[in-house]
Amino acid sequence: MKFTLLHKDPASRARCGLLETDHGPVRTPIFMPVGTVGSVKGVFHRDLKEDIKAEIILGNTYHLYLRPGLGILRQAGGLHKFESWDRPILTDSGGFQVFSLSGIRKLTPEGVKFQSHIDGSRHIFTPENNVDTQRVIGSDIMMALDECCPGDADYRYAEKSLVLTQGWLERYAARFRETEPLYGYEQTFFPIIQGCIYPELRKRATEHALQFSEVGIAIGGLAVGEPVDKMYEMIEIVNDIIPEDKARYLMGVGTPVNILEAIERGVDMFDCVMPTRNARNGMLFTWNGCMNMRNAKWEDDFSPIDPEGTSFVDREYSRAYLRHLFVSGEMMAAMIASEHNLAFYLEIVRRSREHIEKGDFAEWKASVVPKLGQRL
RNA sequence: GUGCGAUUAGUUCAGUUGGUAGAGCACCAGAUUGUGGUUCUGGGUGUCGUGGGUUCGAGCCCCACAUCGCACC
Repeated sequence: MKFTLLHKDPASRARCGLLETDHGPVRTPIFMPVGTVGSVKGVFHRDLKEDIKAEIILGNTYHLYLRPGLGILRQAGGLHKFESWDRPILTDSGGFQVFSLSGIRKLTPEGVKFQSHIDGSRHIFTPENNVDTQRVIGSDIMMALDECCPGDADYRYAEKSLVLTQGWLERYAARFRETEPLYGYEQTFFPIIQGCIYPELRKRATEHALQFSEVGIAIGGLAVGEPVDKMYEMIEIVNDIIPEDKARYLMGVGTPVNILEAIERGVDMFDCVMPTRNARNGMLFTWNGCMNMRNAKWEDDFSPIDPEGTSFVDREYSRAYLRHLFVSGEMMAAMIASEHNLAFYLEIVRRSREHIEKGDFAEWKASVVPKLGQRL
């Protein structure tokens, strides 16, 4: 697997690159739709590829390990075959889910013990078995097991957490080197930088993680409760240290504005549940701001969902109809909104690439950001 | 026709010895950042069926009427 830097914006740190995998190319900056359990909720792969133009999607180790489980995934020949997706897949380690979903969990140097949110069964994730699990899933990009430190953690906790994450990373990397892909195509793994909102910890975490980075590296533990300015500050600090030839993945971010701000600061890859989760709750993102489609004001607005939208749903359905579907609890509402939001997110990164190549990214970004934050 | 019961928010229903009304759902808004199609937060939107009466004061007590339900002729 290879990452190549192609263009740099003259007026900012924004950049364009190409990530080449055995399942095809990924042009950066890129947004990766989240398909936690082997499905980008409510969206057909055909639309994901042809309408939304997704180049890579996510899967989640925690969820897939619990269900369908490793036996089925192995029998299926890996996640790509199981879900019929022939483009690249990145899997999160599941560390985040252990903390956000599992009620009962215990952190030890060995790993993290937790109970399934599905049936209460007891499990342990260690760096070693997490590598093995992601080998079975067969993702193109595997994420290291880490502890996602809360955004409001004090320095003492954040440092302790970082030390744990670093120890896990060393073991994860060792296991990765000792093992081989199971399905005949290359896998790589991204280490994750933690350190909460403390510059010294972030710097230390970056230097350490870089020792284990082959093609890319991730910035974790952001957009988890800290002020947004701190998030941007941390991105700047770590991107100052990361060499230009490494792909930089900002985990779990974010709003359209967050993404543009991060691209401007040199981030290449993003994932976030926001376009799909908020879609299911009636929220649409557009270049002119966001709309809550459940609002009564759309009741008799028969204009297209988004006149500037790139998806077929934007022209095919009216706002009044989409509101009706939401109010009626129809599943088409979630499907149409998810289709729109993902197409919009992919359009954001597509236009970003275009403007970075042209060399006017910073100027363009400054012109679109004020409108993106509006409410319609 | 007679008897009994019911009538309170959009809806299903609470409402104490009489002190001008509440809950669930719905509805109206807001939140959601490495996804449990979730979850959370805020908002009461009312001629208490109608008209009289008793009372300082009636959703509550009394009378008549209306409507609905049940039972009996």
